[in-house]
Amino acid sequence: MGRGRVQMKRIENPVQRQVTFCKRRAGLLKKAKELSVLCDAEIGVFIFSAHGKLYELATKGTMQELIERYGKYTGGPQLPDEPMVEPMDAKKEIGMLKQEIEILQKGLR
Amino acid sequence: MGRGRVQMKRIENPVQRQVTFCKRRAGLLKKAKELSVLCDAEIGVFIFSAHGKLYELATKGTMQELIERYGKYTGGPQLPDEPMVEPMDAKKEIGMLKQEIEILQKGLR
DNA sequence: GCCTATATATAAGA
DNA sequence: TCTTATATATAGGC
Repeated sequence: MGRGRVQMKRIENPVQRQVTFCKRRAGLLKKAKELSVLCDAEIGVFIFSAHGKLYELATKGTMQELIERYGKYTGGPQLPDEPMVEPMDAKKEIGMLKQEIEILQKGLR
Repeated sequence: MGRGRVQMKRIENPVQRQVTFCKRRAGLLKKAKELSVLCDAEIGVFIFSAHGKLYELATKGTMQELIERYGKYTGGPQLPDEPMVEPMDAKKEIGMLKQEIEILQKGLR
């Protein structure tokens, strides 16, 4: 968008990169908020700039809460210092999942 | 954008809401990737649809790693340099395998 | 999902 | 930063 096209690769000019970073970061967060409101979704976004600064957005509650929900969804606590349970069962589950993947892949052929 | 303007509030029509959700979700993730590449940033995004389904993007490494970095940044040395152990990796792998299975299942339809 | 017509985002420039 | 010309995103309609 704008006066010229843009190559999808790291912008080398530091000044231009910083300007673009600010603009697009604002745009991204705005879009995230919009999606959240329009479609009743919960969204978490965090951005680490190249220099390590953090920018974040949680459309509902706090980022911590969203991260916890994320952890529950994917299958394990992340930030909490919760000790994990039963490594054995985990390995067993991995084996079964891999098997299922193989079956599915065969189905695709 | 588009043929008409849009009110910044929850879209009531379920069908339209679903369509918009798909379109804008894709747009948001694309923008996140672009920002990441252009400005050399690390970005994590996760979206829970109203129905609880998770969509995510981690522009570098895994979401887990980004979340860990997030935790270190915000919570300080919460779980200091706790070397991540077996069980966590297992959980991570399970999450990834499940994701792959979903993708394969979609391919079968 | 694939098409336009429009609304937005944003690259250059000052 | 603010402005302006263009590139993109996407609402509404098949």
